[in-house]
Amino acid sequence: MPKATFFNLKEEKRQILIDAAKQEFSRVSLYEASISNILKTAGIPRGSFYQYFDDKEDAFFYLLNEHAQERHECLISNLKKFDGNLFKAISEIFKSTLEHSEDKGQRDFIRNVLLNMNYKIENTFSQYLSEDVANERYDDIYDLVNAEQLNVANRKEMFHVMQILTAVTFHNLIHSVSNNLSISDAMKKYETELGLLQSGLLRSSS
Amino acid sequence: MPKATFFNLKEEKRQILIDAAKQEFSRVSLYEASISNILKTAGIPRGSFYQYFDDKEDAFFYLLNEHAQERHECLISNLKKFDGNLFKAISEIFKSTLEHSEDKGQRDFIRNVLLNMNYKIENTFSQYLSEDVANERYDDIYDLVNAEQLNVANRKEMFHVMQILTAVTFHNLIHSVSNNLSISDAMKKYETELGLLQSGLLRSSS
DNA sequence: ACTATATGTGACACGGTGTCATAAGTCAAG
DNA sequence: CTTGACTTATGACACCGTGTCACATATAGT
Repeated sequence: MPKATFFNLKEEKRQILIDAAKQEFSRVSLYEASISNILKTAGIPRGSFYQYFDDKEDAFFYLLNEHAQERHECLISNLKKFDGNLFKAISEIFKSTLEHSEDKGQRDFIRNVLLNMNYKIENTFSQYLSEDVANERYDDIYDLVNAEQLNVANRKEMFHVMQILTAVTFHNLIHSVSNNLSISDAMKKYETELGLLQSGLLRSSS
Repeated sequence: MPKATFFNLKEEKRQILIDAAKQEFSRVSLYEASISNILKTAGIPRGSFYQYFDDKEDAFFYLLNEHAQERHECLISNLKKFDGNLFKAISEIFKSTLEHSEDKGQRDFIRNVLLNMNYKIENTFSQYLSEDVANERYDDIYDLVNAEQLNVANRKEMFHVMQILTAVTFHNLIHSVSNNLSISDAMKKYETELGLLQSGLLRSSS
């Protein structure tokens, strides 16, 4: 988490910093990014950066978290829109992420995040899927999902469904970006796999 | 790929280098690893390292590839052992990976690989799952899998099944390691999810 | 012994990180 | 107003890792 000093900053200056950081993390991955570049772009002295953040990870995860929150709200609203149909809601998120990653500005940041996704980054995105039953954000989702249509008996099994969907969705996002698939090719692949997930990988014994 | 010079090295010296590199990559992730430490451990001068490798990534992916090959052979032999039952074969791989990551020596290397898994690392593991139909290694697997029991009509659909299984398997491996699950808890979670995958996430309309 | 080619070596320039002593600003109490 | 306590700003600096390069050494073929 950024330090208090960062949040005490004047709106304008904070935005300059955020923009500079985002620009650097759009250029290269977290690991290749250099604080020096952020300083140069933002026009602040070295020491100041360390007043606001612990290190570049701190700045990166601050930005990422903002994104993740947007995604989470998007999922909630999609669930409402599609009457709790989890597959439709998640497929819509998938699509909008790909479209987002066509926007100039957002594009390269999201690309870099996806191409360097690891468990820590993924957790930032999907913290609300915690197994921890006390987790509020998970409750939000659980309550909205129409569990009737799912092959689950209780909240615990629902957790596994979310895990599977998360895994397959991220896997497809990353695959799409790393192979430069067109949005329509990416959607075709993803929806094929969602279809398989729904009906099951085993042939129904006939 | 390591340079020719590396492969021309005397067996003994090459092994020293490999051990030193593995030690460093067991200590920390690829990005935190330092060539300097490898040099110190192996007792070779700086210039030599660059005779053998382009950079630390080169060394890392050389080691990783060795592992991936073992895994691949393991999958092949499991498929034979279980008469083409893909789920049993893959579940066995999952288990043996977790057990491997209990071995002193192997353990920390695998842990670091899993915790810092990204698409490039994952591709090293699963290159044999290429969509490219000309890919020999994929053929090996396709031929061995008993496709009768799967909900697929052709090789292309089989590709999607493999993609899903890869995504869920890696996701579980990473989850297990990052949450320090015991092997039996990890297996329980993984097998629950495999079960869901097999029967499908949608409730069968009754 | 001579030459060509491959390999070994470590000093060096470069660039990035995080820190620290010091300067500058803010604000409330006297 | 000014004094003092606290917060924020600054940039020089020590430290460390990287990749290179000119030079040294080994190896093998003629």
